[in-house]
Amino acid sequence: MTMLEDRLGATFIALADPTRRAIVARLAAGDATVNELAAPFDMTLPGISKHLKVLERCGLITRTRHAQFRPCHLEADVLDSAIDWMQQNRRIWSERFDKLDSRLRELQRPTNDVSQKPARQRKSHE
Amino acid sequence: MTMLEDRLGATFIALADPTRRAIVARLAAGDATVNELAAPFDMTLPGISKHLKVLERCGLITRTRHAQFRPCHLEADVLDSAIDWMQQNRRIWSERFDKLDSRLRELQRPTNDVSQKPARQRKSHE
DNA sequence: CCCTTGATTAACTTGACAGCTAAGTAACCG
DNA sequence: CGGTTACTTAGCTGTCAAGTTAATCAAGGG
Repeated sequence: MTMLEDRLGATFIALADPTRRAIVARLAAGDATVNELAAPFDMTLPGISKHLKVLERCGLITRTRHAQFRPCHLEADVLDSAIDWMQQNRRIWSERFDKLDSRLRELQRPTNDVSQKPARQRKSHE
Repeated sequence: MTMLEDRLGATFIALADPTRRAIVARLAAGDATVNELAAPFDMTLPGISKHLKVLERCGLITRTRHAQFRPCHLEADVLDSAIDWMQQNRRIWSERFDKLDSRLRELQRPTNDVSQKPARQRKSHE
């Protein structure tokens, strides 16, 4: 349940770990085998293997088979999805400045009628 | 140590949770009080309070005080940092296509010349 | 054929985190 | 004042993730 979260969540979870971010950065420069990816880290191979599994689970990487080697490949689409989510909120946030935040202004008035109304959205233009 | 990770990691951790992403999305549309943020969720107020603390820890939100209210404010800079990291790797990944991946091609040759580095695997048994 | 290399699976420990309830703090209201 | 509103802090629990070692699989090479 908790584990089967949406892909976006899984992507952020994957990127939350510094080791995995380093792996992603490495793979951005080109495909690599597990041993190559493990080289820079002071970590056992199974540890790296687990990290790769996390990256694979959210679709950030794919793995093919070549003899004993399992070269890893970065999939940019998933990265794009995460970027999209952030940029969209970033954009909304920017646009917000155009129409001054009335919700908070109301809070600042002495008349405090600001109870727990749903007020999902602030009614800006009036 | 593990807990005091870098800000980038903390940001991704913060965005990994769906509740916190929803809170961020809500705050992108305008500042809000804790009760307002809590309203859409089937969760107790302390739960929301914890989530806000996580968002605050990585700098994604700031909180001021106004009477009994603690309006939350989204800080876009931190969002930008995370976007930047992703886009940079995304860009490197794109550029990689210009110069065909030679590393993997080498793997695909019959000559097994792949391990340029001695694997630093821990051998438990000599 | 073994044996080495590359990588994974299994089992376990540790520590963080999400959620809860109950109690505490802080400001305002009557 | 006392009570209400808004929120936080303090425990507690269950779950999950990160790391380890030991054992295993799968493919080549002598």
